[in-house]
Amino acid sequence: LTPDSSRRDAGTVRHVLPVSGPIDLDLTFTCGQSFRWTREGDAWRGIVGRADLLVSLADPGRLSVVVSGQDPGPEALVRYFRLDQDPRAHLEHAEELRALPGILPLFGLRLLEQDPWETLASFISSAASNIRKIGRSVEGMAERWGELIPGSPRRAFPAPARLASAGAARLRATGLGFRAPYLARSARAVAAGAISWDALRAAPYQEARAALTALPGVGPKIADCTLLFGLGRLEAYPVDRWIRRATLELWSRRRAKDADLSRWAERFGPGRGYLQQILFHLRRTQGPLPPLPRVKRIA
DNA sequence: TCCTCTCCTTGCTT
DNA sequence: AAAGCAAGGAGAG
Repeated sequence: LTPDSSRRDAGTVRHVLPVSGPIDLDLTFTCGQSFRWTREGDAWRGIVGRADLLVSLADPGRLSVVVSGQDPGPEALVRYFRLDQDPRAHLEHAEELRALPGILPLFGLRLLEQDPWETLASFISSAASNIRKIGRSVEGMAERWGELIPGSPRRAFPAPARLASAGAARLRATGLGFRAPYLARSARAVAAGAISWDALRAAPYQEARAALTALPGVGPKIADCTLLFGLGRLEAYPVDRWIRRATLELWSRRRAKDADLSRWAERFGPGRGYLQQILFHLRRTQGPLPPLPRVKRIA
C-alpha cells in the first residue's frame, strides 16, 4: 500500500494517487472507450475487473479511488488510468491540430488500459450500434453471466468460456442482435486459446491486427479498438464513421477509403490513438469541422 | 483481388 | 408514421 492508501470500512479501500498531466473524468468516461462507468454526483462509478470503483478528483492532480470487491492495488490503478503519463506527450506529432477551436480542453481525455477480452467483446457488440445500447448489452451480459463482486450490486464482465457456453441464442436475447453469433463464436475461439494477449502486446502492430481480424465479427475497426483500449497499442487508430467524417472535413479528402485514412494517420506518430479519441469526441460534440490549412495529400 | 451493395437487431430520433 | 441513424462486418456479385 502507498502511504495514501487507507482502509475505510469492511471491504472498502481508498487510494489517493498522483496524476501526471491533465485529467477530465467526464471526457474519459463518456467518450465511448469504456461502457461500465456512470456518473454519481461529482464522482464516477464503474466496474474494473472484480472491483467496483468510485473515482473522483481529490484535489488538483490527485485521483481518489474507493474500491469495493477485489482491490486491484495502486500499481494496477496507475496503469488503468495511465496516471504516470501526460496525455499531451502522445500528441507531439499533432501540432497542426492545436489550431482547432475547442481542442485544448480535450487533452484531459485519458485513454484507459482495459481488459483485452472485455474490450474485444464490447466492441464486437458495438457494430452499427450506439454507446448507450452497447452499455446495456455489456451490463446485461455481466448481470447474467458475470461473477459476484462483494460489496457491489453489479457483477464482473464474464470470462470467454462463460459467454461461449451461454451461446448465440441467449446472447441475442440479451440485446446483441445480429452480433450475437459473432460474439459467441469469438468467445469460443478465445476460450479455446486461439488468442494470446501477451503475444498481441508484443507483436508488430499489423500482425496483432491480423490475428484479431481472423475472429468472427472483428474487422479492422474493432481490431483497432481492441488494440487501442485493451492492449495498450497507442498506434492503433480506429477509423469509424465519425473519424471518417472528421478526416474528410479537416483535410478535404472526399474519395479516401478507410485504409487510406489509417495510413494517413501514421503521420501523427506512435501515440495517434490519443488523437483518434479526441477527434472522435470533437466531431460528435461539435458537428462538422473546419478545414485545416492543406499540408499534404492522402496518398 | 478489389469494390460496392445489402443485410443483419434494436431502439431512439425526426 | 415512416425513415433515418447508431464506435461495422460478412457475404454476394
